[in-house]
Amino acid sequence: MTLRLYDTATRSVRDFVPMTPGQAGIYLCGLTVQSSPHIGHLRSAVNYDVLRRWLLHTGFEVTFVRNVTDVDDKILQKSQEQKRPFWAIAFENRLLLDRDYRSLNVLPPTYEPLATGHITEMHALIQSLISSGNAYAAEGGDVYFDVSSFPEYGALSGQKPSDMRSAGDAPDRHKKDARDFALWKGVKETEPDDATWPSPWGRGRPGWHIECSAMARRYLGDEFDIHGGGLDLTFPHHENEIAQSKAAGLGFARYWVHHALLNLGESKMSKSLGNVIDLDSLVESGIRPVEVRYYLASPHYRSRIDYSEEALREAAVAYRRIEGFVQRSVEVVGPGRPKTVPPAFADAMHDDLNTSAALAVVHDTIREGNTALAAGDEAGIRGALTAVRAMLGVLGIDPLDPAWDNSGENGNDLKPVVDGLVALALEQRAQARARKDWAAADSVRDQLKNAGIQVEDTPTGPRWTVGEH
RNA sequence: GGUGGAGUGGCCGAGAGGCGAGGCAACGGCCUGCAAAGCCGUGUACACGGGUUCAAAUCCCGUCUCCACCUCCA
Repeated sequence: MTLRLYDTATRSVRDFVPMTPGQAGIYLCGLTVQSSPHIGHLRSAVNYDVLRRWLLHTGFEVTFVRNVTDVDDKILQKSQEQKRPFWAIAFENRLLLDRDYRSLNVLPPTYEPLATGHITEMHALIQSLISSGNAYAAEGGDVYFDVSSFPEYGALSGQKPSDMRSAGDAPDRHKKDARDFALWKGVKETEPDDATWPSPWGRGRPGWHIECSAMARRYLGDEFDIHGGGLDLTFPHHENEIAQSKAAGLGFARYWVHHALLNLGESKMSKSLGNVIDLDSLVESGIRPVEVRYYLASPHYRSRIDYSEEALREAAVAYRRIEGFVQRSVEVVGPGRPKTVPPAFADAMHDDLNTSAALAVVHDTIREGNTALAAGDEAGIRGALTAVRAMLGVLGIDPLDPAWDNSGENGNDLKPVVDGLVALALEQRAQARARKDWAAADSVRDQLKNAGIQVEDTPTGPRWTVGEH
């Protein structure tokens, strides 16, 4: 069985057949770093990270390119408001984005190209589009793509140019047609000079769409396997990318993967609407990043998530069940070496990355593992544990992954101290229990609980954990 | 107006013609000094109205509600 992916361009689930066997090239539209990321953006990262990990797990070599748009209208606007260079704002937000990616155990991309670093490549592409008659330089230093020159325009999104609403805000431009889009934007008097680059058409800066065509080509070649991005980018961004690249004679993307958005309240989480929740605020409310990742990865990537705190808390509880099994098993048989994933899990993942069904397999396996645990069946425990860890690894939520290890964050590691203190308390409780002084025993347990330590009795003696409840 | 998509039990969330995914919550049981954790059991859910079929949450027709895109947006 092979991976099947829903391809927006054909509106169907298709077998994933890579251009080169065993290799996959993926281009993902990353962020415009105009402000810090919210969990909707992070969902995107997590979804494609799961795709990537699944490809890796099934033996692919993956080249994963995720761009950063580091110059655009909004960044320039902030630059003026804050009286700081645009790149200061872009870089600051890139660092925040990077930190959140790391917190959520999103693998770093193979390459992370910046728009401002690829002006030359964009110029080459624009030049060739002008030569082929698909683009034209207009008054004011702008260069536009001539939509009428590309008959397939609208194919990806199912739009007909004739049925589209006319673009509202472009009377100031010198386009031939309202649907034409900018490849290059000539500098305006109101814009800072340090956000412009020289070009054959005068100083200016790139239009939004051209960067992705230029950078995908640079790092993945004229044709590549998968292009991903949010549903909201289908039109016009991806449509325009296709027009530019194909008109220039490039094969471009063979599969178009779009993930659904995360809504808060009645509409999608969005910087412009201001209905935004970020990772920091969730962590402050007591949800760990790994639990956020579980929450973001459990629904299918093409299903909308209606954010709710209740659902998030539920996800956290569900994850703790998983984590509890892993911890208890490791205490008995050690961490093991995760290798293969159960067939049912593979089937689910191959079926357009059905993470929900895949997670059902995780939970089923955990139930078997817990039964083995209760029976002291070490072979059974080991089998379940390695299978569970292999599956969690694909989803990027293995509790034993060092990525989740944040013990070093607070400087001193107090673990040995806590170990000693808890051992002392548990010894007192054990003595109380031995003389059947249940009140005293329970008092010790209650006090530990108030201090954030949960005590559980097991056939092999008490075990304790910190911080969970 | 155009284009795509969604409405599933108390909640989250898969599935897409026929054996009730999975999780959370609830209830009962086992285990436990009591808990916790775990295990076993308990649910007759698929927006509404028609239709097709031996059989429909799943197909068809109609209706309602919601979301996204057509403007910067993951």
